[in-house]
Amino acid sequence: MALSKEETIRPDRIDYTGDLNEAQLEAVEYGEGPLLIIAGAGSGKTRTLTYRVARQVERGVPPKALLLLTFTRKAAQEMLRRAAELLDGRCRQVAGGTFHSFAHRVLRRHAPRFGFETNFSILDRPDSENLLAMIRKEIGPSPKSGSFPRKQTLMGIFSRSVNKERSVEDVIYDDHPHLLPVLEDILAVYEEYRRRKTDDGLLDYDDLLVYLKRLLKEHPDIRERLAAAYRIILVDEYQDTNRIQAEIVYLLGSGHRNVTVVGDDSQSIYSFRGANFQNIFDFAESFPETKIVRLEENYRSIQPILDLTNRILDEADRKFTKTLFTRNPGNRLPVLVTTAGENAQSRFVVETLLERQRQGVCLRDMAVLFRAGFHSFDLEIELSRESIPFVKVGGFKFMESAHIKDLLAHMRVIVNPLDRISWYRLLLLVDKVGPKTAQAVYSAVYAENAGYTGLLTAALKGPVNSGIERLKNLFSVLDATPMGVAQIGEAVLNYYAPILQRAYDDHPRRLRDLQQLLSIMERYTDLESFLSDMALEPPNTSADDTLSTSADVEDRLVLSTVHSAKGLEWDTVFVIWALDGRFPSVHSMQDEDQLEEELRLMYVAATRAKKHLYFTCPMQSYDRGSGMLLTRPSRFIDEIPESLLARWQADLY
DNA sequence: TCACGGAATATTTTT
DNA sequence: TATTCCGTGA
Repeated sequence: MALSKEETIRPDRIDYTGDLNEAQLEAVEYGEGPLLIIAGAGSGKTRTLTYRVARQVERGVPPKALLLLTFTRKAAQEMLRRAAELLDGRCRQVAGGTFHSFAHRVLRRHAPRFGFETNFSILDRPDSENLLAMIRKEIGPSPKSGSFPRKQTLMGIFSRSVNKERSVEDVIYDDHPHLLPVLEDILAVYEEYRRRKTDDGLLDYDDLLVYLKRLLKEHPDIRERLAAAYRIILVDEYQDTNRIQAEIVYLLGSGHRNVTVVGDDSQSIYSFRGANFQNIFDFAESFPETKIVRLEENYRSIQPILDLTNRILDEADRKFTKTLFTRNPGNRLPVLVTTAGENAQSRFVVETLLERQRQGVCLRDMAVLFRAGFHSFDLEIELSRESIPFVKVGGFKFMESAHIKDLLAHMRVIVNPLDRISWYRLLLLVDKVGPKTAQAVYSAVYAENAGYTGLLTAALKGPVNSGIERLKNLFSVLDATPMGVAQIGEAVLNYYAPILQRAYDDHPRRLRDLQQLLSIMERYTDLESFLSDMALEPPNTSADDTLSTSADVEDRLVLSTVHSAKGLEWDTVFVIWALDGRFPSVHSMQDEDQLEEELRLMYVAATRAKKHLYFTCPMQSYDRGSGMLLTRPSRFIDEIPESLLARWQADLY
């Protein structure tokens, strides 16, 4: 029901009883006080939350007094868009966003209260990892200590330690016992990482949450001001929040107690990065007067699919308190298809989806889901061979591609000249400059204590380097002329273009990306807010992406990891590699809790399907990592009787 | 010190 | 697929 601006419904015209079922209506109409909505898959969760926002505004709550927090940007935008559609322009004033963007807004205003300048930079994940790599190289592991974790592993450990509020030692002890021999070195790297972030005015994603929590805890005046500004708080995907986020919600809401949280414990699939579905139950303890509403009617799938997914959950150790049902007609059983090998699996998927297409189903109404990104490689080849257009979601990140980060690094040092990560990045681009030289230049610039223009006056030893001269020239131009954001970007791009050309053979495509970035800059008057947005609310389209979507191929098959598929639905869903050892992955088999999460992941995958659901399982696959021969379908579905799950053998391929 | 090439290796993902 | 790591030669 998409409405244009002109015909937006006025609040008094919303047909609450007609649009909502009984449970949804109860959640929407519930008045003051804490509310917990347990919303099963496909039960109209977003709809309920949206109507609740509209209802509050209709009752006279000023839209600005509503704060809508979500885990992802996608969810926040979607919710606000739908609320605005339902109600009128007023809903656009509802404050909303991710926890991180909300934290950022608050922290910018109060930076001195936690010992930072207001010009702090935000590190995204690759930035943080680069900082760690630097430190590792500098103070690095003593040579005798053997294998030292890579930067991604390190970051994972530190991030989990923060998000789970556990010590680094504990995390290593539990999750990476093989790293205990180098524990001392890891702790030293962590120490230095933290020190350098404060020294250089850098906040990583986790810091945003940590400092916000601390601010709310230690500065009652700020807490009270925020609690007064936001009289009603709503949180989506609550099962994906971590402890810190839950505490933030509590600190903001414990005064007025008008807090609504929505979640589904059986769809909690992010514990590996600190999410804690226990938050859902703790919520009702933090707010003992909590009203609980369960949404159990499913509007997505046919009953045989729900019978199967309910059955999958039955195998969980932790019992869930709700059972989904539907009134959708249909009696087609889901199928488990075993194939000879990986390519037979790919061919089965291709054949079957072509047949579905002949039956009138669009490609975009079908999806192939898998446990890990690389599981679809063979299928991707097969799809290309058959000229079937597809899009793989997740994976690629525009903002994190090297050329974008290169350009932004030059702009970041203007705002925060201490930003060591960006300095190193831009210096390493210069010919003949390696880590040692970069370090020397940074120190020299730092010693000048004159902002980024320190580069112009710093005494650099060694022979005159023409690359460094060009860089100096860029900075002196930037310094001499006052410029808008886009102008600065243009000047930097002029400087950077030759470097780009030399470094990448696909530079034309990358140049187009950069030009698109320039056009985004046009919208900004303030360099600092541009850079923050790029870290926290980045556009995720590359130039090529927009080209191909606007062109002829709109109807494309979706390939996705199960994680990125959450919240989405398709007519026909293939879950490939439903093989014990792949899904659940061998990495999870040692640990009860991890195995349980894999099961929920399988549940999420299966509940994406509306009508047709296929699991495929190539028999006899060799797992290189563990040296195991995998020969049995996923334990989550292998025991399910044929009355719920049909079995086919695709040996004709 | 730096650049480059080839090999190895891989959960999952958002901010 | 894409990134990262390591070793070698300049």
